[in-house]
Amino acid sequence: MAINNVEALFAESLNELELTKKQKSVLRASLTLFSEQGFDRTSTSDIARVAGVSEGTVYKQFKTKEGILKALLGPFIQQVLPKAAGEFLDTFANTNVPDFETFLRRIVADRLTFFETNKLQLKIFIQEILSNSDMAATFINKTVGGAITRITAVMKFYQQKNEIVDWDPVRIVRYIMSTMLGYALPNLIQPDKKLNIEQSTDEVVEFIMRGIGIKKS
Amino acid sequence: MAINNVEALFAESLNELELTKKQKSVLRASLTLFSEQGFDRTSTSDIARVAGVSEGTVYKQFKTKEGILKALLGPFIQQVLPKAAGEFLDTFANTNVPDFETFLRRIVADRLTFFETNKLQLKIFIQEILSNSDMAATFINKTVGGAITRITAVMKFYQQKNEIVDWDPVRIVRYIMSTMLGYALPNLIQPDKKLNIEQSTDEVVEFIMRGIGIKKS
Amino acid sequence: MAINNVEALFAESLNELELTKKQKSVLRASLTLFSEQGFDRTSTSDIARVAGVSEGTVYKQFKTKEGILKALLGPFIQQVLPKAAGEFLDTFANTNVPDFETFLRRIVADRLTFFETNKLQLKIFIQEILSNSDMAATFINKTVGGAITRITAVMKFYQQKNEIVDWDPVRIVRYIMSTMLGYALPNLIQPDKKLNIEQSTDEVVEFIMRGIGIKKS
Amino acid sequence: MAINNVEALFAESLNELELTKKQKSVLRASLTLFSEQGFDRTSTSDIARVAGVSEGTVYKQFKTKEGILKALLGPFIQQVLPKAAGEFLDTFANTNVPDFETFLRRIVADRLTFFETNKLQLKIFIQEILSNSDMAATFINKTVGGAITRITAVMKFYQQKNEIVDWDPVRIVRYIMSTMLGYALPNLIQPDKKLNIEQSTDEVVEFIMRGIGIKKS
DNA sequence: TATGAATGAGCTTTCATTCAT
DNA sequence: AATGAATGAAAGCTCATTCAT
Repeated sequence: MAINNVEALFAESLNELELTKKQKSVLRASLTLFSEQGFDRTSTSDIARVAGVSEGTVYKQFKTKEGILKALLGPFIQQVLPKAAGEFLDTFANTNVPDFETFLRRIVADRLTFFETNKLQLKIFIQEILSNSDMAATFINKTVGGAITRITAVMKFYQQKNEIVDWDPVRIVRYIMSTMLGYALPNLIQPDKKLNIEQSTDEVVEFIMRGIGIKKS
Repeated sequence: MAINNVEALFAESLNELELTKKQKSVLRASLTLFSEQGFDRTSTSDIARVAGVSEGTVYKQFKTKEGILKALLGPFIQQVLPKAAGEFLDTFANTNVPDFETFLRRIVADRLTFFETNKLQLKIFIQEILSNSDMAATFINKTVGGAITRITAVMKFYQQKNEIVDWDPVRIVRYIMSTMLGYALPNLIQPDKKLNIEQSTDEVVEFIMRGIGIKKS
Repeated sequence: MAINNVEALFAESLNELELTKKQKSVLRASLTLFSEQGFDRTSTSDIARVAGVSEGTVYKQFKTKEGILKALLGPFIQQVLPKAAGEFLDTFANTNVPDFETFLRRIVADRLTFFETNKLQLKIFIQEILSNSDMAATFINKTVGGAITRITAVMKFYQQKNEIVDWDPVRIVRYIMSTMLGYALPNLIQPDKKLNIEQSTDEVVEFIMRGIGIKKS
Repeated sequence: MAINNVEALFAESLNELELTKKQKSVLRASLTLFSEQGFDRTSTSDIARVAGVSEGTVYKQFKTKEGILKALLGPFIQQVLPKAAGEFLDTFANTNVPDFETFLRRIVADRLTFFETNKLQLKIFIQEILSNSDMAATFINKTVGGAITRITAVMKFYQQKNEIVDWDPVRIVRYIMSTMLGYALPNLIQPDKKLNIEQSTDEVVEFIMRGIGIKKS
């Protein structure tokens, strides 16, 4: 069975590991293979072959196959939502408050870029969440929970300014996320296609603004 | 309506295989285990144990482990999109043409119900699509393609009636699907939660109608 | 008398596991190989080859390699001291009390027979005790402790009858055991040699009686 | 006396190898680990870690893992019996002939001291003898054989003086050794306990003298 | 001389699949 | 039809040993 808690993933980061060339090659090969075939269908001998190293080298740094997964997903998970929530909110707190559409455009562009950059890790992460209920639960508790409260504050801010509809902020966030997902998901399944971030951002923002925006007379 | 036939069709296709009690038990156990742990992390001895049969019995009807997967997903895939498009078009051909919101409400309720009814199969299906590029390709070619053309026709119909915005029908379908996905996905990850279909349908329709509807003066 | 039941009990406890022919063959092969080469130097493929079965069969009943060890040593350990202490004491409690030499002769003959019968298990057990401090501790706590108190009572009985010297019973038991060990150990190292139990018993008793007996005038 | 030279000789033979600090550290770590866990359960990386050196250094002096074992046991084996027999005989040749009890007391004290000093090596040696039939054979041929003939001469000397019973000298040696073993063995299994050599010697001699001595009227 | 990354053979273990009963 | 013992290929992993730095 794979990683049991997201907590472990947060602990490690790749930079601290001081990897050799060959060990980085192991990670690169694993990223490709895990995302293409899934964690369980990738054998460590597959990884060694693709990475051009011996099987022993695969286990030198990453004590177990799961250790490779942690090394790949750890840094990724740290970026999934915190950026979306924390950093943006900090940014807004210190700058002139723009209108909601500007806010939305920034956050959508940022997250779509993140998706595109971390397509492979995301695919592995989703696979893992779907077959490891502990991971899902921990992820939701530790990551989503905190983000929601902060995002909620932002939504309420714009709701009070009468820029967006007075729905439950969670509902609004759901629409933003799922609309972005509508552009991101197909690219996960067919990874050779590349996401046109600018156009996608424009389209997402246009649709979301119609869906939740309030026209000022 | 399609909704009521889903379960029936699934049962039928299993009956066509002339399954004994024990073999049905194998399928039931596999459905649960595959969706909870994933196909690869479920062993045939797990299945046998949960199903309360011997390992030999598992192989009597379903020659391989993959055979069980096919028996589970086959009937499911045939229901994913075709019915949604096909049957609705048949419905429209035989009834008075309703407005877009009515159409939307029907299709959303139908698909959300389908999601809820086939949650487990859907989860397995997604897992499979993410780690089996062949399956993804096959699914897209055989299922999505045909549905798109038929749905496109419907969208154009309402666009010509000036009820919805003049965007690429594919884009509109993407929003409808992804908005529904926003309600369905959390239930996949936390399968104990139950989807409130009525409320979800209302919310989806409300949001989509704001996003793509055109208000008549 | 206990002696005759040892082999029987061993067979019984194996039967309780409901072992098939091949699984018994695995145990037989493991007993030989472990005692000849040691547990660590015996590979499970060795066992499979010698037992004439597949490697899978080795693991069907005994989930791990250590499981085989437990199956071999479990019944053995239960016989090491308890019988020597418990049953003999019960016997004495219910029969006419013989003199110490008769008592000694019985116990020596019994234990030497036990050694000879369980030579291989004993060798494995000693190997294990020497490289597994947990096992040593457990063995001493669970087995030796209880036996000592009961044997002590017997010694004191004969000391009060002035048949043996008034040393600490533990010291006396130590001499009895180590003298027997002097006959048993060489046979462990060279297992092809067979212990002449009658002669050995006579010699042990003769020496011990000189060493701790009290001549009555 | 032989006793005091044991440690010195061991140190000498290591110095002959011109060992550096780190290499001595390797031997020290190996001695501890081999005796605690057994040779097979000790990995060379364990040794390197405990010794505080790199794995490469472990192999600089001792070409193989077995080479470390030889370096540890070689000097030990040369001391096991030869000195006991040889040096004592030399001693007897040059001094007034003492009585048997004096002889016995010296030899017992000497060997118990040797046991205590070389507890760890002895434990490793026994482990090795039990899982390596070649080693047992070699040891018996090269070491025990020679010693027996010399010791036999001594026993016969005292038998002719009518100090000890007229048993086969091998039998007498067996009792002496096994009685000492009765004190030494428990300390092997629980290495934290320390053998009280003086008291043990007194007890051993007292028991042996009763067992094989002849009271002069 | 010392290091530790790298190796690869071989180990323990799992599991889909078969087949005699 | 049903069983479950048996199989053996392949998986994850360990570790003694080598060698470039």
